[in-house]
Amino acid sequence: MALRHAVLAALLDEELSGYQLAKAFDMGVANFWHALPQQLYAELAKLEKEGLVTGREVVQDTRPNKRLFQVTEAGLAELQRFAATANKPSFIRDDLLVKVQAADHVGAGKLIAQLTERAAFADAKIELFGGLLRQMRGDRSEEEFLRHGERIGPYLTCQRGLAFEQGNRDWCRQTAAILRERTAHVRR
Amino acid sequence: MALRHAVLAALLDEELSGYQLAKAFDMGVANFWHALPQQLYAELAKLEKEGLVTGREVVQDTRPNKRLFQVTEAGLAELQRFAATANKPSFIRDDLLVKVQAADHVGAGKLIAQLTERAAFADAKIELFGGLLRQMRGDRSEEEFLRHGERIGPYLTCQRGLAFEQGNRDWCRQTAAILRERTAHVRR
DNA sequence: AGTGATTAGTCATATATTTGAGTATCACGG
DNA sequence: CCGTGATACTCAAATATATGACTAATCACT
Repeated sequence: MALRHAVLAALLDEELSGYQLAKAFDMGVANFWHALPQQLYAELAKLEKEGLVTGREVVQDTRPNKRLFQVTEAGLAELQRFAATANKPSFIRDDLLVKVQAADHVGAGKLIAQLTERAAFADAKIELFGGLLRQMRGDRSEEEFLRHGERIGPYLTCQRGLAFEQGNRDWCRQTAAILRERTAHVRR
Repeated sequence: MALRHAVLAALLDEELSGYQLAKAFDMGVANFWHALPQQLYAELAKLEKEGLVTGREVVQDTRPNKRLFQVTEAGLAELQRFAATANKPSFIRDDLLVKVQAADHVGAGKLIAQLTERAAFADAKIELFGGLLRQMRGDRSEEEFLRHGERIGPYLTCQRGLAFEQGNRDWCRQTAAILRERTAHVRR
């Protein structure tokens, strides 16, 4: 039940609408938490009812109006309380890994294609995250920024996301290569 | 809805009881899928009803009796069908990353402690996975094994688990170090 | 002789998440 | 001037996952 805390954490640095939040959860924030738009709207409504965030209507001429949310003091307090609680072990859920677990029984062709596709996807994320990191640290070096920057939280989690995707890409490529080699060998 | 497929994949190489499966999901298999015992028992019951696995009672003198499950041909077919479907992007859910995202607002002490704890946990998993990999490849070299071994699926996913935990450990250590340095600096 | 851990599960309930279908406005390309 | 896609949401229902409480035997110890 940490979706609420993920939302609070995402709203710490900027005021966002549900829609923007959904976009963020589909990119950067999704590094560490995954959720669909519907969930986010529902969670924001609950958080507002509980006074952990406040929304304000922003009237737009050219676009539908939106509601921007920001974390209240109570919200920050809740996040601080959460930060002090024991954490559950992180977990991954990945279709592709399930398939590779069954690799010896399921035909390598489709698997190789999926591994290749995933590697390409990981590459795209690596570039995206690289860009985000550069943007966050500006003209400072990484070390400089991490030592003296004001908001390093998002930077640190983005670093983890980057490393994760690099690991993903490397493993996908290597695994695909191994499967290719084996099928080539078997065919003869 | 890939829990069923994770269960099938886990049962491919050995006949297991629900209890053993739960253990496996708490260790190796949990690399790529996470589930509680209750879920596994429920899923096994459903899979049996649908004819994707068959269970057989094993009477034990010294322990309570158990039911061992194995994948049927229909189960294997279902897994093969699944292996050919598009995969959803993998996702992580991690309390600790949420907390680090909020690092600039929540007090570093607790965070550093949790990062250190997580790094130690990752270390334990690294050792465990290293041992599992050695066991699986026996006296063969890794390259030899991956080229000519019979069942490499579990080996490949375990490799991914190992790399993930190494990344986890490194990031936790580095992040903890950065937070420590910053608090030391601020205190002055 | 009693306590706690391990094996081997079951049941009920609550919460979280996903699936699917809608609503409405505006911008842009052809 | 029509379709496509983006912005900005909402609602209902189905499914998956998590929480908590149980049973019951055996082992390893103190």
